Amino acid sequence: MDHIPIKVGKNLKSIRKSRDLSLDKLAELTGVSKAMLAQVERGDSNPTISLLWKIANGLRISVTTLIAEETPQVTLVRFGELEPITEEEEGYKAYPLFPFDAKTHFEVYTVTVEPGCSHQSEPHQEGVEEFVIVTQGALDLQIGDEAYAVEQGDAVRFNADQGHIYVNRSDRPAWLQVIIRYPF
Amino acid sequence: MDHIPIKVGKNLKSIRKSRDLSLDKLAELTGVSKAMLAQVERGDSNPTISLLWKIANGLRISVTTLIAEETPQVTLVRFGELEPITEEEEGYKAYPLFPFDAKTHFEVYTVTVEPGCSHQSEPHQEGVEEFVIVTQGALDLQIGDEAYAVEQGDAVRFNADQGHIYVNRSDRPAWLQVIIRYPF
DNA sequence: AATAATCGTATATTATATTGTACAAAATAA
DNA sequence: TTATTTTGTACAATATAATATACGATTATT
Repeated sequence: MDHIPIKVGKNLKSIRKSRDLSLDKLAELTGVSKAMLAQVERGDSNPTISLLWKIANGLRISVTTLIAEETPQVTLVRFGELEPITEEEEGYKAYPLFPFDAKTHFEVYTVTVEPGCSHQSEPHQEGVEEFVIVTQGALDLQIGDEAYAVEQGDAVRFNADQGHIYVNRSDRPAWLQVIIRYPF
Repeated sequence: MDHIPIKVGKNLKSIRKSRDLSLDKLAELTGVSKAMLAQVERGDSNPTISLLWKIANGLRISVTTLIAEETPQVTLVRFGELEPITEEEEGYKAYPLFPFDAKTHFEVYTVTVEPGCSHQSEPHQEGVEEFVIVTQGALDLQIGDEAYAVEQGDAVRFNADQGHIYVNRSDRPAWLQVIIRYPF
């Protein structure tokens, strides 16, 4: 048996054990037969890509997690020590939590948008993506010609090579977590 | 036929064409039969993980590249539609906002930790980093032998190849944004 | 302690992945 | 133009993936 079905088996067993799931339970979650799951875990069978997909979906993980091979400081950021980036619009502030770095190729901000404030972002270079999570309040997000009402707890991912505008039409401040990912 | 073998077929054909390779040549490079390669490209067959591995190796690409899905221009995620991942600890829930993808190499969760709850995460593979932002409440984060008090608005970045424990000792729920970044 | 439920594994059966080969159409060489 | 080579597809044979079911061992319940 090739090495990769063995690796898949180890990864799967490890995940299953960490979640304290029986093969029966996993069969329920994934729609794959218990006997097949056992074979896969033991590296006795070479699963098809659809089967791995079913397993990954049932476990709410990605297929990549199942095929991943092994390859091991702590940074604590205090909000009170962050110096916000402000713009001409008084009601928009961006607190840089994690700066861009060559390894991750993304940066993370906490952003606040006061009631009535509207903030326009210029298009980034092609390939840049933004992930916006509204952790408090609500936001209207205009991306190109479309407008999206983003409620508390909701999240949006979009290509940031389009102009986009953050608008807070509510009467409470909006708090966002923003991840900006740059292409390699 | 499931959608993923169809996706694999499209990706493979696209790569092969971009390199101006015939099926015969690809069969030579990969050690997979020409007939099978044709079936895979047409989405007529559901390849095993070993077969994908052989194809990827022959082409000097990763398996992930073969299974990658295109991302839409804008993805809006509604919190109310998310199915949380729960574990044996009753008070810990992880809502998957953005799943892992071959391009970004990270996944994003909203996590809730109820008062008094303690959640242990097994060490990830080496090279995996976690970014944890506390957007509501407070958290004690134990990483290896160290403990960190993380207040609202604070954030932590750490290598997730160490065991780590989320503990909510306060009397309010803690809400976190968690980014898990996997090495390329 | 006895009984029931659960667990992972073994086995036989069915479904399908994978190969080798043949073929017709298209492309290339003479 | 004709002959040859290359290409992707069709098909049958072989190998193996995936399932349903049964089983013995272990755990949980009565």
